[in-house]
Amino acid sequence: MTGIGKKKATIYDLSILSGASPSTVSAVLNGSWRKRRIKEATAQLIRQLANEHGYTANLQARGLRSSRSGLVGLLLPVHDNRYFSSMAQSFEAQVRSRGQCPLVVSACRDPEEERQVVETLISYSIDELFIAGATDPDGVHKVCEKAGLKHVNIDLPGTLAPSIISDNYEGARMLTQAIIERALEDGPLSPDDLYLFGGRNDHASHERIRGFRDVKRASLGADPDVCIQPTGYSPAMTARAFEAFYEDHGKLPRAFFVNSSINLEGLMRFLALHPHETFADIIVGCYDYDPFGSFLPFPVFMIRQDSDAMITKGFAILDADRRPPTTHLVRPSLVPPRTALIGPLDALKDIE
Amino acid sequence: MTGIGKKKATIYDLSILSGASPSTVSAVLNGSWRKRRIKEATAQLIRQLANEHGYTANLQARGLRSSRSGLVGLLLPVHDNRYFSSMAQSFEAQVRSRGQCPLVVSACRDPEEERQVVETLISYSIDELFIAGATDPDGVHKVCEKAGLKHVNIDLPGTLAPSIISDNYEGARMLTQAIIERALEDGPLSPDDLYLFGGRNDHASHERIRGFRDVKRASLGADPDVCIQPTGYSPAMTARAFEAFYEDHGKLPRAFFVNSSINLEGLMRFLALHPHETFADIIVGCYDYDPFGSFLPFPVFMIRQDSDAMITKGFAILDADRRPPTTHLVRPSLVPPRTALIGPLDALKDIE
DNA sequence: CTTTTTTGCACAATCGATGGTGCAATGACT
DNA sequence: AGTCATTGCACCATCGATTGTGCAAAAAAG
Repeated sequence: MTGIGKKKATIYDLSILSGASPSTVSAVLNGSWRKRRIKEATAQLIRQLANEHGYTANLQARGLRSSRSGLVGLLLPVHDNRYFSSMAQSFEAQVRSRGQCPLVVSACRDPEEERQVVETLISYSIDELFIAGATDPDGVHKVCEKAGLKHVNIDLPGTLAPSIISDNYEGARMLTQAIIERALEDGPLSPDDLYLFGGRNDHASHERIRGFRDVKRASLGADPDVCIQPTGYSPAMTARAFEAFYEDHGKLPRAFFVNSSINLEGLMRFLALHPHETFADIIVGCYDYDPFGSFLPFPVFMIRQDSDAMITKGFAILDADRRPPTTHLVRPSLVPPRTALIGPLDALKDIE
Repeated sequence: MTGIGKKKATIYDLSILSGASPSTVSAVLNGSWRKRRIKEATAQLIRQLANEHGYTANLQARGLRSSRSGLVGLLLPVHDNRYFSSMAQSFEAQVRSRGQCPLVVSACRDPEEERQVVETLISYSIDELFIAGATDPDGVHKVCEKAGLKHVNIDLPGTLAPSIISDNYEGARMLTQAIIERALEDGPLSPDDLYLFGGRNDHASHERIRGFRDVKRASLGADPDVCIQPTGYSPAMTARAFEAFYEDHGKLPRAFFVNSSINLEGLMRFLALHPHETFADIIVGCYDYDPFGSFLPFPVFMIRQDSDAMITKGFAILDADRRPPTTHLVRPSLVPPRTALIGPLDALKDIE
């Protein structure tokens, strides 16, 4: 009703307008007024004035006073990836439904950047922090602990804080199994025909590689080290690994396990430079789900990690305030080729 | 060095430790100390103490006092999409490099939610806001204006604030042209063979449809209304539209323009339910780039929108403080099938 | 050795909301 | 009428940093 471009109304403004004291106004507007035995009529009046003037609390002031901000942070390695952006989407929804404000930031897999970003978040007095896919979870943990900030690790575990991670071993087993079965349909598969690309020196990669090797050894009888090609988490490095293999062998492996959708992007870069015959018969497994990746012109088995469940569990742990740094496994699911799963987008209303 | 779990140090703590007054400490630590003629030695001492005790400013307090927070907001429709997540990635990088803190939130294309989210951001005294793909940019504008918050529209224009958008008309022309040329390689193309799916009643859709129709009419001589199928921005609705077409015609159109990668997901859902022959010969154009979408088992032309340039321009406009709500067009680029572009991920260091 | 100028800093108000404490007015009860 | 409990609210300190102002002490000028 009022001002255009004017300063925002404060409890002091409403205090003058209503004739009540600022603390009364505050109590009415933050809900603690019953406890303070404010008359219903007074509350009514103040609420009405607040509405008329479009009052909204200054959350910085509230946060300063109460040393809680209503902000919940999610630290991501990167945004630009379906796994993490889907996690961000779930995170936002859950934080909102708890009446808090989500703050999603990425730290580019740089340990120093991670710590610094978290320092910044702490300066805003965030209430809780989800650390997803951190390169150095324990480093971040220390920063949080010093500030007394509750936090959990998601996706990559730390040793010092509770962690919720995908059951990478089981997921990798499922995926490897699926790849092998599918490859056997086309004829016998030698151990040299099945490779793994991507990942690096982190817990998730280790577990996935372990699952891959266990199943491979059990099914194919052998598991040569050369078939494991950890390339880091970069499309460029992954593409180089495919390129190198191709140089050596004149073709790609018949079947392979790709550690993440980021690595799968590396495969795309390789494909862009080579004719279709190069990969007409390959069979791919990717430890991540991407709706378009699932429809590539060769069979792609994918693993869908349940990031929504991870976030839910994360809140449960934070709420329970369990201290021991336990690790919780969340089962992922296998997605056969040519599958379009519904995602968080489907929750949006789009009438038309 | 100090406390584990202790409260964070404040300027008052450092004031006691150093023997200087809080205001001196503040001045030293926020850089305004030269102006205040603080002795170099005093500054040294305070900085050292600050380091030792891991002091970081309480940004809520600072924000409260100075009514600036150092936060810059980006309002997104959704995270879970390469176009927007890539924009988030660029945004983060640019905000960081300006020494501010990015705050990325999504509002699910819900006008009410958009306004509410922005209200919340305003309560945190954010300094600037980028409004990307808002359903109701002018509604958001009013909220911002009332609070005196500087803002720009990205991707979808408003009439009341400066807007930076993709040159949708030109992009659509390029894309349509490319589809037609490619289709003609397989034989003559009738106007009934070229459809457009997706989009709704927004500026971007209008412009894209206009570009599509103009090129189509010029190239194919006609442009029946039935070939335009606005399905909204939802995979499910889009899938239904493909399904409906298929029911009627027993096949998909030979060639079609898909309004966004979200709509392209709808195509994936259709594909999942039908055999390969159904779409063996289709030619697709998608107004968005997705690295996996580019390698689907049929030719997919894509448009890559330059979100990084849009953000850059956005900051330029905010910095220049130009008031007139002008609209700036940013040229997108055409991406031929089977192309793996490098993206923000490639900026990450990943040594190994 | 004064007077003026400069240097170096302390003081105190302020941003907006919160919550403990105290106190007047009202009603209940003896 | 006097005592006591209850109701309804105002007052004030506080969170941590910023900033305008004032004032000694040191340095420069006379």
